Amino acid sequence: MTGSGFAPVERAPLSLLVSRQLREAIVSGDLALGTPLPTEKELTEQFAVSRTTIREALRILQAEGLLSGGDTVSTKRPTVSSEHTVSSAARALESVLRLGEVPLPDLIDLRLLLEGAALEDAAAHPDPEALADAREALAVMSVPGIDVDAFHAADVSFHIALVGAAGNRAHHLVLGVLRDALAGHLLAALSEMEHPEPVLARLIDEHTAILAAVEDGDGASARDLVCAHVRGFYAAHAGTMPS
Amino acid sequence: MTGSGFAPVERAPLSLLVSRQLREAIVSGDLALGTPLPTEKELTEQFAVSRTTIREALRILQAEGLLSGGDTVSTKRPTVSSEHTVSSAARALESVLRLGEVPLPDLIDLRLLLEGAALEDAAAHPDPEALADAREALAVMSVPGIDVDAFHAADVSFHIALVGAAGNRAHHLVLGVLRDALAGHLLAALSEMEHPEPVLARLIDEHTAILAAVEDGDGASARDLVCAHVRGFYAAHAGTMPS
DNA sequence: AGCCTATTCTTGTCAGACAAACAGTCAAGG
DNA sequence: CCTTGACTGTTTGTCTGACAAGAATAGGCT
Repeated sequence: MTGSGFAPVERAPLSLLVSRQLREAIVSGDLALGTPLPTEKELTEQFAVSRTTIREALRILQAEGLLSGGDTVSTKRPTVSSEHTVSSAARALESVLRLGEVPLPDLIDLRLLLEGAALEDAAAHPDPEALADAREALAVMSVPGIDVDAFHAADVSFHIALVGAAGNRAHHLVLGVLRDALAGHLLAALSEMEHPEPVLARLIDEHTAILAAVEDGDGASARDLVCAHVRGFYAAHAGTMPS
Repeated sequence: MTGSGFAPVERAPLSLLVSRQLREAIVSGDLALGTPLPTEKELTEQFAVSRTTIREALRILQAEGLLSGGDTVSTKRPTVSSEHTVSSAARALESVLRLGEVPLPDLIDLRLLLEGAALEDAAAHPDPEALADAREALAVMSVPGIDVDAFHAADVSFHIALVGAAGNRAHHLVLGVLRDALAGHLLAALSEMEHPEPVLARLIDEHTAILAAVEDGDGASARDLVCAHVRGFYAAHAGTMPS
């Protein structure tokens, strides 16, 4: 195939090589979760590089969520952790979407696709606890005179509870990112209204209907309702939205 | 709620503060894509911290895929980039997967949901160019004696071509991340087979059927076929997969 | 103009240093 | 006995200065 068979010599910064070795040790389970890493001094000896290099490698792994710490100054060594990997993946996905020049309708379509599927799941395998959470959030939304910020927070809780009921972690992860990406638009639209009350009332009604459909095990209806719910809101207030 | 009302004093490493400012400047578009960052020396002056701190902040951002470079030694300054966010997100998702925070079936379900929807779109609004790309990839896969790496690359091209035809940026980006995150598993499963040829032949047949369904404008069939295609593969070879 | 060379610039890496925080010990005092 | 304070060693966070290697640039020469 190739004439020479030679390939460019690969040269990578030492910090990258160190981080690769450590990452492999972590995800392969070689370094157990919860165990603290060796001290930086020990790592300099094991890898035979300077502390500068070790520290840069640790920053890389902390950015990926594979190591605890890094968000606060502490003399404790970082520990191998899986706690932050999910949020780290979510942040990475968020960057992809924010930098990917995604039109708002595309984001909304994706959200509806995921949330519709999640609601069908939730209706098929209802989780009483999650449904209780959703009812709770609905109650918060119905408090008279609630301000739009609190309303929106409860709105988010409502959707999170229902999607959490479906139990697909991947759906949950991506939907969380989508919600964050859309939250800014939503809040801006609500905040700019002079008389948000009737809109909020309609949203509450729609939420109630969605929850009822899920509780009845009617996944198809829940899906249609949430589509109408979200699409209706964005269609009605598209003018007040940026981009 | 709390008795004292006191909260722990918040202390963050300088490298984190620097990386936060830079990240915000990047994702907000304040630093345009493609523009090179100031030199490390200039950054030390602007942030009034040492080069050590600047460098750790840069490693964090490179790990998140927001800055180019970092993977090879070079004297070029890193540039603001969105090219690497997808692969970075995929790596994060892969870590999440390997650490068991998200089960493999959940990711596969998500992929099928997205890809099925994309195929329905593609069938409804066929794009001749994308279909030609898909046919091309299919032809590559059918070359006798192809090795699994090349086969997998063509496989990826096939799915990308079909999904790209749908034209939803968000679907496209998220699916790209999912594919990259799952690619490791797939390749490992294929590489471990002693006699992959019959499996590859079956995959080619399934791809052919999917493409035919899309070309006929039969989105529902395409969706069902791709679901069976992916699910069948993972079900048959789940034993050879890690985790 | 085109080419070659010297200089400068930038990144990657290292060594050494210091401050702050934390854990542990230990003595003094209630 | 328990609390307080002082002391010590360890670890991380940060800074400074230095050097090598590659890349860019300026300048001179043909």
